Amino acid sequence: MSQESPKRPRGTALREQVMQTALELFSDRGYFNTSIHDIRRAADVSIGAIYHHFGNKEALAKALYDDLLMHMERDIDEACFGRGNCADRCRAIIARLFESTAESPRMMQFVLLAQHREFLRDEPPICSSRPFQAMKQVVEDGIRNGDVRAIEPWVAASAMFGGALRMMQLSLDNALERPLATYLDEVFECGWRAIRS
Amino acid sequence: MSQESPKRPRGTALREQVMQTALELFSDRGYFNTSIHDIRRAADVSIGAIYHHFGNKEALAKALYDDLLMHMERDIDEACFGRGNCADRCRAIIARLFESTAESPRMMQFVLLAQHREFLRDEPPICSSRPFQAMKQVVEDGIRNGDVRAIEPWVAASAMFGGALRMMQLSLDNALERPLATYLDEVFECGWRAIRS
DNA sequence: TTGAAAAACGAACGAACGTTCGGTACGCTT
DNA sequence: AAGCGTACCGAACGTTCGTTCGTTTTTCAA
Repeated sequence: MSQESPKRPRGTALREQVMQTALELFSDRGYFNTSIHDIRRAADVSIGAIYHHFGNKEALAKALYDDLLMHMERDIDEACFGRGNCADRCRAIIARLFESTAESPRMMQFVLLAQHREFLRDEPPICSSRPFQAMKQVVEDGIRNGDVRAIEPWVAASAMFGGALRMMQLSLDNALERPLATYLDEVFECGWRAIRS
Repeated sequence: MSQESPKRPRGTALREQVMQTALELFSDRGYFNTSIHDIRRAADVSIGAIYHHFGNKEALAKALYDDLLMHMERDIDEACFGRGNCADRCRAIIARLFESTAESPRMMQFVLLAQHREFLRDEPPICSSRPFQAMKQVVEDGIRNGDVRAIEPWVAASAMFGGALRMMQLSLDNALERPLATYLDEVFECGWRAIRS
């Protein structure tokens, strides 16, 4: 009788259970307002299991961060796939980011709003992480083939996606009246007008 | 012999000394990585003096936050003063924000990047603070008199200032090669193209 | 000069935290 | 069945932190 995790999760299931719980608590109350004992209680696992899988609290946060960045990167790659046009790509990226913000607000909260450098001391700033580099790359390609005006790449990337990212923050802060997706057309239109040639 | 604070500051001087030290430590290492004892040591004051003036650690952070928001609001008001034109106002606001970022990076770091809701639990999100409301108001006025296209105000404000704010973050993260001010023209141009009618 | 309020001081405290470690339970190979 | 390594358990530990409070110093009006 090989029952599949009847009550307490074991192995990989436990690992994921802890990470999901940690994400909830970290994004709700913040890293420093969440103790390992809080996670232990909420995830219904033991202290020892957490330390067995992650080593320490910081490493747990790092595992979570890496996992979420990977998801985000995959989202962006998928959005670009099959679209050669710069404008189409940018629009698809924003659309995907808006979807993720609506579907997994905690994930976006953690990736965008959390001050990782406060607890992941020698992690590079988020602007140099793969997903953000990919967004900048799309705009640079647009400049190279003339779809986008010849301006400083950082400025172009900030102009194209800065408004969208700000709208995502507003949405996470519950400052918007309507669902984030309903603003997509206007947000993209603004960003594109800013940089198109 | 009424010597003016020869060694140890007293009264208002001490209060400001503590706040300045707290700003340095909070923006460098973060709120939770800075203990009251750290501030005591760095500011060369006593624990008792800090508690006498601020009550507790959270209240110290709140006093700092309020003070910095006030400065920022005054900066924005001054930038708008005497300029009736929406585009001129927006440009002046961005210019002033860029100056402040270069002159007082710690202040901007603390106001923009710090996750205040982690330690100032019932503080409203920064987007609803006075300075940000003022920026939105400028854009709304522009919509009303036709300088700006008729779009959702939040979208317009995000498009106009989102790129600039993102550039400020990049600058604080040392991701830019040149001084922030040198990007001003391009950044404003992008924002304005995004929303002008 | 005096007296009382305000400001400053800092040793001490208790709670909470991240982590350790000696142990048990389980699954797999021999 | 025996041996072994991995997974899991949780009481206990040492440290750090925010805060308290009895005391001393300074200020200033009377």
